[in-house]
Amino acid sequence: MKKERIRKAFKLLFNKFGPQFWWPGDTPFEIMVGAVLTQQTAWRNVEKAIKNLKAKNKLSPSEIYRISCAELAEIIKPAGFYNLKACRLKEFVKFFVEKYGADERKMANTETLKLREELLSVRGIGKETADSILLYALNKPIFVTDAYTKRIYLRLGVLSGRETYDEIRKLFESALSDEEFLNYIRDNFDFEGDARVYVFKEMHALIVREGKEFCKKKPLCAECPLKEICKMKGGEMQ
DNA sequence: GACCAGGCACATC
DNA sequence: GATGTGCATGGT
Repeated sequence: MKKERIRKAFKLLFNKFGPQFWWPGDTPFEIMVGAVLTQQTAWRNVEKAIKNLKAKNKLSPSEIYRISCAELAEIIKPAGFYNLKACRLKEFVKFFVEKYGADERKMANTETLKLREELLSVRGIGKETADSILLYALNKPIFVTDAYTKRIYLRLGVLSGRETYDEIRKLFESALSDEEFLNYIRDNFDFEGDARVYVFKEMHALIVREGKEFCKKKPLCAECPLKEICKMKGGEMQ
């Protein structure tokens, strides 16, 4: 029942907003950098930081590995928390360079949950950042959960508020891995590769999009594409 | 000027 | 386990 609502939400959101083509970024490495920089930060500020990195030819594993936290902090200043994030970024790049030779293909060949544990052991890489890297930079079938996911699905009666991050992640992964649903996706959507990866990417992006523009007010506004789900048993509008 | 944004680590109870 | 706090810029 919960899972059916999650699948229904995907269809409603996709119909409303269309494909989001996430993650913005030219290369897997840029996506990884963006994942760290966007922690608790609006994307437009991250864009400025990435633009600065590009302008100074510092957007590469070898450059970030080499320069100091202080120098890096100056460049990424617009992203906020810059002293913290400069060190976090260097910690991640150190891991990426020393463990995988800065080769994302080698990284992607590692078993997904093993790689997830490795990422989580890096200081400054938490669950959402690790999962963003896995899904969007490495095309691994991991669903990214965030504050919007909790906020929205709490109101829709899908979540109780007591679930842990990983419980929510697994619930969405399971709901969106339904074979009948994936066949529907394969038949009606234009994409390449693993259908789960495609759906996980779009679903998270749609949740963020929807969270930004709708359902911030109480009660749910009339244009909310999810109000139909809300009326199902358990939602706040029932 | 307050409030928030695509978190995370750490302290404290 | 739950809850509180620091980290900081830039847009509404």
